[in-house]
Amino acid sequence: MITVKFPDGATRDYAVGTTGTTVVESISKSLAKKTVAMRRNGELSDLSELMENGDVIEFVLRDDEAALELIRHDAAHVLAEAVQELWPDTQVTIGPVIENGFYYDFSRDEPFSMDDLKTIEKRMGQIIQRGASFTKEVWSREEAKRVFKAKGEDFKIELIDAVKEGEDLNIYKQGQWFDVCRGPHMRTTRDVGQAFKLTKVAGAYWRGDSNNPVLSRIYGTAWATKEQLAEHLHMIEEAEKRDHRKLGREMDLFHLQEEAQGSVFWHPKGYVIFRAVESYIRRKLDNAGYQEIKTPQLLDIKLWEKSGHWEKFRDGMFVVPDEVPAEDDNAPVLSGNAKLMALKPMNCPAHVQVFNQGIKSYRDLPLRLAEFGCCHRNEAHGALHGLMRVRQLTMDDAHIFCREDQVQDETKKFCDLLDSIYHDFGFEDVNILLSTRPEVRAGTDEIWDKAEGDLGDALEATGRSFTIEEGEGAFYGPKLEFHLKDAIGRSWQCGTLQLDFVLPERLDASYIGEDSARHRPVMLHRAILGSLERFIGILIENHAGRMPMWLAPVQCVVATIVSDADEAALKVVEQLKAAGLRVESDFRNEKINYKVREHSVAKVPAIFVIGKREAEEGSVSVRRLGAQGQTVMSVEEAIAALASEAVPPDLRD
RNA sequence: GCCGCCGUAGCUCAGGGGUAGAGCACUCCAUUGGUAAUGGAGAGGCCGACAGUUCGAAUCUGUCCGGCGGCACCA
Repeated sequence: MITVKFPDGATRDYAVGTTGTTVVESISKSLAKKTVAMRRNGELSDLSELMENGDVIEFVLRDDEAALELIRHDAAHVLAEAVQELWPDTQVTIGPVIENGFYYDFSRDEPFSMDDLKTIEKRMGQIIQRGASFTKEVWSREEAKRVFKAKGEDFKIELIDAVKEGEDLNIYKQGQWFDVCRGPHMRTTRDVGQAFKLTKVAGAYWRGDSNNPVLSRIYGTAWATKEQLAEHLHMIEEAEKRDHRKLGREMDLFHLQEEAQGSVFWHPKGYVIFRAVESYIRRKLDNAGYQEIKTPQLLDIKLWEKSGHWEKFRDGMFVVPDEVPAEDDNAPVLSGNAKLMALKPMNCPAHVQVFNQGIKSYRDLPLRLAEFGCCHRNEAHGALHGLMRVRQLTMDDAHIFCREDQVQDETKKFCDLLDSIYHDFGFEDVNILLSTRPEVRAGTDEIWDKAEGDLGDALEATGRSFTIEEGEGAFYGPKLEFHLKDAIGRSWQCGTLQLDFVLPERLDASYIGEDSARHRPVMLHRAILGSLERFIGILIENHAGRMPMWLAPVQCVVATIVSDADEAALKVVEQLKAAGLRVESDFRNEKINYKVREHSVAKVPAIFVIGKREAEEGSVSVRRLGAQGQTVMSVEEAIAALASEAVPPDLRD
């Protein structure tokens, strides 16, 4: 006899050899019907597992949140079976669950087409209908390798070799088809249900390494119900509507073109946003004790060699020979002997140069040097993406030179500043990651121990929670990453704080301490918005183009109904301008419906409509973006309301 | 950089071996209309670039360039 416990504390006795299935069936038929897996001593597990004495079990129903992962995992298996049924010469590799779905990587000569996806979906539907049971077997490594070798599954052999010693090698069968898998799975393929869809095909490297062969990856999404699937697909559509590249074109904010691949042409309206963001950050930094500087674009590569960037990031730097190219067609355009300069990919070495001028005292620390540094990075072609990934970017960058015992205080000050800034932009949900030493790095292990410890301690002292990301730090030091959630739940990494003991050493930065000896300062690299280009992209998507008043490129349009109102309207325009608002007028000979639609589509937050009536009584009819109707009020009242709304958040009372 | 898909008017897209179409936008004319599209006319394209096949290529093939979706990268 064995005893099984339930979460509510109840216990039941069963014969040895009892499985989860037997247990749930002994409780209630209807419960058994809905149960697809179990949580056994806290861990998700197959319902068919044998129970052991003292096990605490909790049943996982198909509608439970926890079942989603299983649905997606099983869907990945069904996908693989479907593909191998349709194209038996295809090799299978891995098929994990990801956010909102799953994928499976296949090795195949012919890549999959979008039409193939339809065919595969259909076959998946049939496999699910068949409802084969998932059954687990434990094989020896030799046996598994022999079987997969015979099937020509070379990638699986590598995976089998990667399973840790001492760990069971599980084979999950679903009918005739089987795969090496850690599990767990639901009862049968039928439990996957029909709320799934294959979404895209893409290339992906085997084991994520670009030296390895490229596999064909099929992405899919799967949900418990058709409603959830529909909701998810709707969400994707919403995200597409917010695409900043599309909105940027429609709203005439910026453009990109071949001749300056990856660099932004800001149009007047877009640059209004850029300047509003930059001025705001400048005020915040001024108030937080930073001093703004401006450093050169082109610096001799000798400096980059010294700093270590040359060695690590040479392939991402734009290098410029300091030489006039020859015009003679027969001569080489460049001699190859010129001194080499590089466009700065980041500001830190230049900031150290500023720090190094003159002699710094401990009394000068912490010294906070800020720069809206324009940096160039030769990003891979495939990486470029609208404003999100560009080759010329402007960072709200700053470097804090301080003593080691000031790190904690500076970290706290930084976190507070960051919170207030994100709050002002309307981002309240911030997730913090601490990234530790990467494989390729500068500095000794001792220095890294210290840096990681200091940064972790400092963050802990602020009382914020964070998660650790092993191996994701910068080459010169550990870093904090600040990820913020946007209006539709997507996460963006923006802020960063990096602790650096290495660069001050390499570039020989020092200050005179109280003991009148020379000391190395610690350097904190930090940014809050990251690249302004990217941050503006995020703002556009977060607001779906409907920028808050203080950031809206055009804050108000004054539109007339009849030309008799032009004179009064012109006065209102002048008054709005005098109040510091960005205003446009629309006195065209068009119907008011037409004008309202046009400016609404252009996402102008306020339209002041003036007809005969308003002109006579000195009022305006105010129509706000997104509102159904409009409000008539006095010109003064309307302007005051708009002006107060247009005050940047840091300047409000 | 790698894999796949795509490239026709400013934008969104249709078409397709015999030299090009729609809607919106644009220009002009009429309309002075009360809150998300007034009517009419006009103009606008080396069908991404180069090469090949062909009597003939925007259409088929190849190469390149660019865009998109992923992957890799992200100081």
